[in-house]
Amino acid sequence: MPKIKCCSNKKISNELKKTVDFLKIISEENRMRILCILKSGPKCVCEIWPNLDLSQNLTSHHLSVLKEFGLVKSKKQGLKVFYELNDKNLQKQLINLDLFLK
Amino acid sequence: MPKIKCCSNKKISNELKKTVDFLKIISEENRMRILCILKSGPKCVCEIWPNLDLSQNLTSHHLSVLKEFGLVKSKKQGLKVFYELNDKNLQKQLINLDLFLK
DNA sequence: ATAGTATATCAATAGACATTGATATAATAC
DNA sequence: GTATTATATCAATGTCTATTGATATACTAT
Repeated sequence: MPKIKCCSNKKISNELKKTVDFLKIISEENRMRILCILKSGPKCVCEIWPNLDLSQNLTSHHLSVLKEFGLVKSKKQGLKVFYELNDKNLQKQLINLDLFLK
Repeated sequence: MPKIKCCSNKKISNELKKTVDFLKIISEENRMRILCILKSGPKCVCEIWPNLDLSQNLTSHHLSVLKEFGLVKSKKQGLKVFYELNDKNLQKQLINLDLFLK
């Protein structure tokens, strides 16, 4: 009988699902670019979307997806909203990924 | 004017696209499980698909997706087809991912 | 208050791709 | 040859989600 952890062990299987959720979020070109852009520090939306070949509203949408998963944080300053990496969580997700594939 | 490498530098931008292609492939729960299953060594399809909650033909399809991207290799032995990790390429892809996000 | 700017939300559409069921191919055994 | 097993392919469907255009909200300045 098969005893493959990522399939039979419920805890590990759930961790795999969470890792897949993370991957789904970063496996989108524009979101990946956003994360790269934010590596150089916090940026407001108006600094982000002209770098992408993307409309303002779609950029905002992708940012909200990233934020909902906890990969970025945001701060409002006057009219502008500054987004920055939640690097702690990002690195944690990458480590979890490595646990499955390395 | 913005000088963000992953957006403005063509070579880096293309590498990002390839990394995203890789992520799209592993951001599917069953494919991720297949990769994990194969970590313990080569397996024929008939050993793989009963571990997944998946039909034979769909498992075969996901394996072909993984193979097309070079994440697994296959060898035919009689009736059976044995799949194994192409670990060299898999680790390379993970390193490329780290270059963008670490 | 009005105007202008920055960001977010919403409804509708489109596109990508996982899934299904049926069937095909290929190898083995009889 | 026929039957059986293992795997792959194909067409059709469904599902998820990126994208679009329009509009709303929220803040600032005049």
